[in-house]
Amino acid sequence: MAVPTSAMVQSGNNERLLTPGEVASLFRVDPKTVTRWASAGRIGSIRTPGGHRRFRESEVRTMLAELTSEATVAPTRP
Amino acid sequence: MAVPTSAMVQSGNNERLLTPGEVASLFRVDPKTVTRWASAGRIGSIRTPGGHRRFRESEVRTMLAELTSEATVAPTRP
DNA sequence: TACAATTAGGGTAATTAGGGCT
DNA sequence: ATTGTCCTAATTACCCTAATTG
Repeated sequence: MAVPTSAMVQSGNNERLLTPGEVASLFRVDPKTVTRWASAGRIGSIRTPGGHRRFRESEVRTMLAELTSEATVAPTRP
Repeated sequence: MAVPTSAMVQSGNNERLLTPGEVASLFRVDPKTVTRWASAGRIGSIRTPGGHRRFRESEVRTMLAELTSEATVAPTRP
């Protein structure tokens, strides 16, 4: 492999990124809530040169998986 | 070393160039947005004789790294 | 030369950021 | 305390045609 192909650009170091709206849809919350999570450091974010946020899909998926495992147990209500 | 290989051509000035579409997929934006960044001087660009833009991969990756992880580690809550 | 895919332009919608407020 | 909504300004996305690329 002498010269890297353009397809390798994708696999270089980056993962798939999600927009605030996409993350919001996955969590069923308002996009602004996702913004607050990012500001609070609850979720990692990448900023475009224009200041818009992008989120790592792998991290989002992990958080979603953890959510389901936590919310499965309904608290007993006296 | 008589004849330069293709790989050496790449490392001659050693800058791999990316197309607008490749940069766009790295940032998860529209290719036209990358064009606007170039027009605004937010990202360096080179022009082909035909007027198409090319971007330095090292610069793009640096931008991605710097704009990454604006979030510090989530504070441990007691 | 011809071809499919991408890009450069310009214009017009749709998201997003940020603050404040309920 | 967290989330949702209203507002404005800025950024980004999608529409088109013509030109460049490989």
